[in-house]
Amino acid sequence: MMKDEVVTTMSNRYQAEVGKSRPTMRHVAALAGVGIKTVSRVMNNEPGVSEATRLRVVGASQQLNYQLDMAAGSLRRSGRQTLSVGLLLPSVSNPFSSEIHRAMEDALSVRGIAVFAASLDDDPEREKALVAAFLGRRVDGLVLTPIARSQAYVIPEHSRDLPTVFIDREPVGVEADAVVTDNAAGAAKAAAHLISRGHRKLAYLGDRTDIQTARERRRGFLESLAAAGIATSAVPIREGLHDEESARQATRGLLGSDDPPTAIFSSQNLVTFGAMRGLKELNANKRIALVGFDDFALADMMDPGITVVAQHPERIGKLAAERILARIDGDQSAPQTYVVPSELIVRGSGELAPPGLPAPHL
Amino acid sequence: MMKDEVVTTMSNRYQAEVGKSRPTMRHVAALAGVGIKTVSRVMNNEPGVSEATRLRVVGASQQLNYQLDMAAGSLRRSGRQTLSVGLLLPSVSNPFSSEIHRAMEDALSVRGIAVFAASLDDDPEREKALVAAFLGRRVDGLVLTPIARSQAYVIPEHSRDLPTVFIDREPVGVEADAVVTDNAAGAAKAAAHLISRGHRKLAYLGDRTDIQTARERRRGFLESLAAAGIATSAVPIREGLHDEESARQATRGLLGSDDPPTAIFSSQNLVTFGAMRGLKELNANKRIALVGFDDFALADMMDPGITVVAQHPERIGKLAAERILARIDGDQSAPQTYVVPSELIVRGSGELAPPGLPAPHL
DNA sequence: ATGATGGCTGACAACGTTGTCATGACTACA
DNA sequence: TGTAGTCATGACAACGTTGTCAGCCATCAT
Repeated sequence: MMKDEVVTTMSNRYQAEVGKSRPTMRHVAALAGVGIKTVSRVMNNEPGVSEATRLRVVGASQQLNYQLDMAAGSLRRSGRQTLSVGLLLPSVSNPFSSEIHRAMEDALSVRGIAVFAASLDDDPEREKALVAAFLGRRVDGLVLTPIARSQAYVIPEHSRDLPTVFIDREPVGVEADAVVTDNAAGAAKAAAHLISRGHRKLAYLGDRTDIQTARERRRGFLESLAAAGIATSAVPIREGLHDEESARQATRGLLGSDDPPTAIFSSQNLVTFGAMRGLKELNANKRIALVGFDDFALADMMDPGITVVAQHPERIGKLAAERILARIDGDQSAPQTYVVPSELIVRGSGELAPPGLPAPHL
Repeated sequence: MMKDEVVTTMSNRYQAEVGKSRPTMRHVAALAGVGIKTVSRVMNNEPGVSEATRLRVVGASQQLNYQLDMAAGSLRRSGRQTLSVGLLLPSVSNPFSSEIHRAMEDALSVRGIAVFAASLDDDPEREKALVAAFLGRRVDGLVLTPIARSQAYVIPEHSRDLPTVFIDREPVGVEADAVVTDNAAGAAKAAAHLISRGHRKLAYLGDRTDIQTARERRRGFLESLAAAGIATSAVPIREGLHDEESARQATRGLLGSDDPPTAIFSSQNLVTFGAMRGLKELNANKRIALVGFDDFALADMMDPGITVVAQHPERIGKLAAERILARIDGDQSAPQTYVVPSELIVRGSGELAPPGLPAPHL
């Protein structure tokens, strides 16, 4: 009958190329002796295909190792989804970032959404270029750690209803969801903790001031001192520290000064590492109190253990993923900033007493 | 004149939708008063467009915030590239993996290639599913950390000339490029180092034996002992350790045994952490020598510093990226395995002498 | 027997882009 | 003045898929 004839002819024409170019629905349809639309229905689990036909199509597709082309599909149902989102991080190899990445992946993969991740390296130019690259790939959503002074450049996309969530830092110049740590409150918590242990001479080691979170942490730190009646004008502030080495030197500088602090607050991971090194080199690690912002692996194995204000990257990532999904699903509510509370983790370094005070008992 | 008329008419038809659906080349063409193919030429920097026209098109595209749709483009020039690769890692939040990820991103981004990264969690089912997801997105290449017993399932794709590179572990059942650490040699180096310090009673703490690298490391370790004339049958081997806690307990078990070792080799990051904890709890960290496989942050800040056999994830990532690029560019040479040498980093814990021997001087 | 119903199925257009090719305008040179 | 050559440009088809719609067949109530 007709059908068989078609199958034979077509299979000759198409099947010859097996193993060479990638098979398309046409190949599968030809091999199964059905129309291409029927293949589409089967591949997308649409109803309205008889079981017998379905089996034939499934068999043919397996035989050819056929794989649906998502790009072609999402082109046709235009305006529809590519099941991918773009994720912009300071660096994919930064532990804090990669925890966020992981949490997002977990939340998104259950919906079959893949993640494009890219590293910014604190370069505002890269920020724009990478966003453009994501847009060119027609991602369904954008999750960004902003660096540039303003994120107004995403406005056209955002107003086109491209779901956008900012993480870690709040955006400037756009109205969009954001998921952030309570930076100021966390830093304030650290300061209050040190003050409660009797410290009056605190120092601040901070990151580059063009980073919003760094400014927030400084603000929280200083406000906490002021609230305790400590003159903030005399507090040594060392900023612009962006790596271990500069933080190490700043720490040594602080301790070598006329009126050295008895406690240090370091506002970021690498800065904390540098401070730890500086203190250890001067044999001051068991004498000068230290509280760092950001938790890190093995902090409890240090001597003493390092007291930190921990962020919760996994919660930030999960929340960001939930927001993106909600927006993708059509949530039109007003943009909102979600704050993930930080947490003080006591391990020893932050409980060292200032000289002249008795050792604390926990 | 004619052209102006066209501009006006078309712009009414298309420009009305600005801010709503995404503009296409047709919109830009209409606004610029040119044909759509001319827009294509301008957007792709193809020659053969007069400067005046080019400027008009560029202006129109900026006004509309037009973004080339890569998916549509790569659909048309079928068989051509999507400028994306899939990267399968144990977990994107694992430091070793994320270093690889970062190195690959750096090498690939200069070519405009974006990276889909996904986490396997040691689940062979996920491995297949994620590869399928990448294929559905028509990635130009695949970089995989295999887990499943066999990777034969990628054969159809690989034989279709889809560039594939395996990292960290060599593939089974496929002929493809691989980039790996010299696991056995590295472990042998660690053992030899401990032996050279006078140790004869060594113990091995290893990961799950279904992981190829774990088996390689054990092999290298044991061969090194045998070469030194140490009876390997009596060496305590604790395997199947996949997290800190199990490694900690195994360490405590070893030290509590009748004939405790004087030195420990831990074959992986988390296992090293567990061993460190176990030793510290028993106050043995300055007595029992320890060499770990895999370097980690702050290893030098431990007491004593932790001697490790460091892998070089950045080199692995870079090399893998280079191989993928070469294959994408048409390299048809026979698949090859590239070995990235590991490196012993001496920090103290591996130089602790066994009891009865004088303290070493470095 | 008749018409209506409903289940399967495939032809066709369209998604946004680019390769191919034809066209028309202009230049250069005989 | 004619002819070949160059250059800029756009019409058109096609990439692989899916939404729409129409057609076919069997079933069922009248």
